[in-house]
Amino acid sequence: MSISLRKLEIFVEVAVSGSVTKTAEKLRLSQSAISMALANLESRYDEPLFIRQGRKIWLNDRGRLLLPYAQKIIQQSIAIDQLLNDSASEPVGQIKVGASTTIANYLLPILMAQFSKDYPKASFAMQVGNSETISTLLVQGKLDLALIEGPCHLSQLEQYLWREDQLVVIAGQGHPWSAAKSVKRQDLIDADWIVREVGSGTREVFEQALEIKVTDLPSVIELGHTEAIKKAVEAGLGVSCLSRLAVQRELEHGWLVEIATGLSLQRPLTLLLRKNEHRSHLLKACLSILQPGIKASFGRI
Amino acid sequence: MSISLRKLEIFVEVAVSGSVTKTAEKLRLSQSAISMALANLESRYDEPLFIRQGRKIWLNDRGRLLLPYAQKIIQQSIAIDQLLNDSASEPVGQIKVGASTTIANYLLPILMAQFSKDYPKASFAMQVGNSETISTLLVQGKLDLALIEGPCHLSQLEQYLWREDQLVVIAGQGHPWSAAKSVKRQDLIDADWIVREVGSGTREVFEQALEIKVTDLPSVIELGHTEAIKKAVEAGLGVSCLSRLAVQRELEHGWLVEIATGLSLQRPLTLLLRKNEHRSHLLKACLSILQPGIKASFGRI
DNA sequence: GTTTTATATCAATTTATTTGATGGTTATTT
DNA sequence: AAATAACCATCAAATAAATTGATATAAAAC
Repeated sequence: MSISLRKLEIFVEVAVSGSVTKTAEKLRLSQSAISMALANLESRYDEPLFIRQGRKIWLNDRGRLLLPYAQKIIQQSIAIDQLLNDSASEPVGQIKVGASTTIANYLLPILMAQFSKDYPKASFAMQVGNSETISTLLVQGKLDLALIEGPCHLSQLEQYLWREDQLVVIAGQGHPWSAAKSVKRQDLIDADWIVREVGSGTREVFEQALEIKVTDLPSVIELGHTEAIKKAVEAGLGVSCLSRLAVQRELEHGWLVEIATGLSLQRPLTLLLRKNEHRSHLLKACLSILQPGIKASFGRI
Repeated sequence: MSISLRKLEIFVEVAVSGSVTKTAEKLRLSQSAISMALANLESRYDEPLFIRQGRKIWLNDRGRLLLPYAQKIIQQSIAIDQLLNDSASEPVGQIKVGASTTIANYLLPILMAQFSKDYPKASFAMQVGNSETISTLLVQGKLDLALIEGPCHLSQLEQYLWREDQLVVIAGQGHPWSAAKSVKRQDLIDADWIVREVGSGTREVFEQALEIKVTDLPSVIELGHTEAIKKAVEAGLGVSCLSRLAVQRELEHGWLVEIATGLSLQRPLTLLLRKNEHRSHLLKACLSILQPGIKASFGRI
């Protein structure tokens, strides 16, 4: 048997009060329980911690040495107790959220701010990656929650339609299309395209809608970052197809122009959770912040 | 029942290893003991700390929150364990020594230095006061050890003859007595005396030897501090009677002169301990440093 | 000298911890 | 696809620890 918090608590109380009987009353134990706890503590470490003179009791040098350490550890155990109690009924701690790039860049910042504001003891830890990486991490338990572009069909995960994302074809201010009412499919195919690299969710939706592989387009520049693509399109190097979320500001300011195409460029943003798992208060709080957009199309939250 | 170190230890080990079985092996417990300890911890605080997916187990957000606190408290409990073990077999900590002025000023500094050197984890806390104050504090348990000038007869204390102190009559370099071979009693009585205040041990011995009350001497100046008396005697303001310990250096340098009187100016320096009390390693170490001077005249150490 | 107050100790009891056996679930192998 | 192995949860039983109530003992107060 090792040292226990209970016995340290008893030790501290006797040391401070200088009385076995008072300690018994305070800790709601019998006097003999206190006496035996001290005897046990002392016998375990070979030598006494107290000096007993008749009906008085006080610390000896070893007891004096121990007291501050014992007090500290008791305080910390109280803190732990409180922490566990609090976190069972209040969102405390850090939630690990995985998100794909567009969501992480254009949707989560404002939600994270809201979360921190509503729950000051809570925070997000965001991990960015593509849909597959993120959903795998969620399955492995390295994330608590994931938000990805497009659907996911891992059997271990529950998926919910979080929001609808719309892709838009964009051109620079001076581009010929910027005045056009609508652009035909062949014109789209013949255009100078600036696109994201293979594996990007955005690229896949674009290929589906246009019913053509990007590799089959006559004129293509590939860029790894959305912001770089926007700058390139603004500079008149070509046209592109990006999430509306990514180009909202540029469209509002007129730096980029939305091109009507008649194509169906919708995709779901999916919220993922592990199946059959208990939801902590922290997770529930996080979901409540995301809530406005969550629809039960794929499942119930 | 409250949280226990054992269960926190189990929690930490499972959290770190990610395995109930491995924890059971490491802590030499059965697998079910671990499983039940976790279940107990979780049920006490209403909500889980772990996520269980089939045969895997890992922390949820609450568990992640708890882990660092639990680790810290476990570390500290190990430190306490070590402290208690160490202090049972090795001098660790602070010993409270009470001493009267002369001893505190002229004998203890060098012994304290020796003590700190021999036992790096140990130290003295010195409290200075007159013999009565010091012996009372020792009885009350506010000191571990006392060194006083003269004997003590409190029944609760054991006393040992620590050293012999000799008082010497001193005069300044130019004083008429400084050349004399010996001074007679009447000359002593008629001299200009500089003495310590009432209650000083030094003064009492002086009165006994001379068989006269200081108040009956014709010319007396009272000074509260030994060092002040030495300066006054050096300056030729009168003669005094002080512990040889206090004037050793001045006599060696010839700044003060020892006057032969034929009086018996001896007194014991007494070491006091509480009776029938367990002696810790620290106290024994302290006694061993003081040892060279301790004689068993009054009792055995 | 008697009473009161306080601590230690003992055996008995209550409460916690631990085990061994068992069953269920998931991953791996055949 | 079935068999096997690895892992965790749960139950009842056993062990170990904490706690009590009674009693002894000693010092302080009266």
